[in-house]
Amino acid sequence: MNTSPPQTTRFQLIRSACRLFAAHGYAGASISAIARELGLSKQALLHHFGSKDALYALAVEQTAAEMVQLLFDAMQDDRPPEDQLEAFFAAFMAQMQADPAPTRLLIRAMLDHAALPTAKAGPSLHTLFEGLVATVQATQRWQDAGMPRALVVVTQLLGAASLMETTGTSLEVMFGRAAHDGARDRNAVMLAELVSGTLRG
Amino acid sequence: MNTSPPQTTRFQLIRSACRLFAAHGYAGASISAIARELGLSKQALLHHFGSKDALYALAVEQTAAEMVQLLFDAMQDDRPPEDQLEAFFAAFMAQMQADPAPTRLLIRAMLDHAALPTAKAGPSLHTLFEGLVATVQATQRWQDAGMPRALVVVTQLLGAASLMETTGTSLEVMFGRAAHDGARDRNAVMLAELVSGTLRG
DNA sequence: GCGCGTCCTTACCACGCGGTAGGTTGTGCG
DNA sequence: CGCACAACCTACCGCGTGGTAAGGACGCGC
Repeated sequence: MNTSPPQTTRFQLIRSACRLFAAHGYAGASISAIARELGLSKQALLHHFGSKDALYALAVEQTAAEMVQLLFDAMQDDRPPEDQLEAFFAAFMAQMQADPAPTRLLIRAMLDHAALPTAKAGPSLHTLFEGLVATVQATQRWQDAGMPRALVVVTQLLGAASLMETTGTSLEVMFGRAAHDGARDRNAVMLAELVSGTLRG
Repeated sequence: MNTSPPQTTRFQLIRSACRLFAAHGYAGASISAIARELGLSKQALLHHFGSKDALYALAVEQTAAEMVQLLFDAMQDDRPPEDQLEAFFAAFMAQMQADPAPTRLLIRAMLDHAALPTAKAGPSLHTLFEGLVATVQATQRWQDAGMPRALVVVTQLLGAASLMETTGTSLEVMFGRAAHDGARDRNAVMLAELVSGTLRG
């Protein structure tokens, strides 16, 4: 695996696709707009990826894979699962505050997935949820709770972590920039308390 | 206010618009598809609402107003604010499990709002957040916490409540129908515990 | 030099989009 | 009756979409 990201055109196109799909959704982002961000024509994009759907699937899958990497980084030591989950959510919050686009893209992908009869979920998203649920089930408090309850814990914590960043500027418009920035600052530490509280009782 | 919903064409069009905008997003739902659901032509829809944007704004605003109604119903008695918030979140969960479309529409609206420079947030959404934040600030535990912290509490609780229903069938595909249904069943009671825990300490 | 594949271009196509114009019902009302 | 108006229709327009076809510039191995 190359640690330094390659600055190839293909790589940059995927990055632009992630940004625009996250901002406007699948239907709202056109491939010509994505290519135009790099000064290319849409046919250059089609040359690399073949179709819009293929590019979208690649963007979502790669974004989900980055999240999985966050989880694996947090799990690599032999600390107790509570600590691992706290580390993951801390990293998740930090990455989301630095760039909310990946989270927004995944939320949008799951929203769109609700309407599509053709169910083709990305494997990395599956890995992410599987890993989180398994780690929650390794916790002292939730080890006897069963898989559905662990899944609820995962979705509630992820939802609590992500909503403020997914809502974007809406809250800023409602409450003003000062209050919004203050809330964003406190979001991480308050979520850490919430994670600790639900995992350790 | 008419308690029995009028079955006028205009009313049914807004209902279809809410469903399709929630399922496919603003860009992904066409006005012809919305009108086709009732066997009408898109020009009939344009006759009623003038433009796609106007219909969308109406759909979002009406959906947000329904959420505000849920909040007001929960606040009408003179119970302590903790009980009012617990009642609201219980009603919110029940309404979301009965029909996840309204929540998905509002999440999508806020997501799209993040990309639009033209900031035109619906007044009802503003009322909803304002009311929730004020009620949280009326709580014993959070009355001295300041507005940003109360806003964090509101967004975290809303996010925890909504993610499982916004993700839709994605989780069902990953974990199977049985586990997903089990998780949905336990979602409400576990969220009630989470709400109580964060409000009362 | 030369073939060959990669990358990217311009030109084009069919289609669906949001929106406009004008016409046709039907219904209520003075 | 005759008028007005709401509701809905067909026909059309300009535009942007995703996708195809063909060709040009570049580099690289033989």
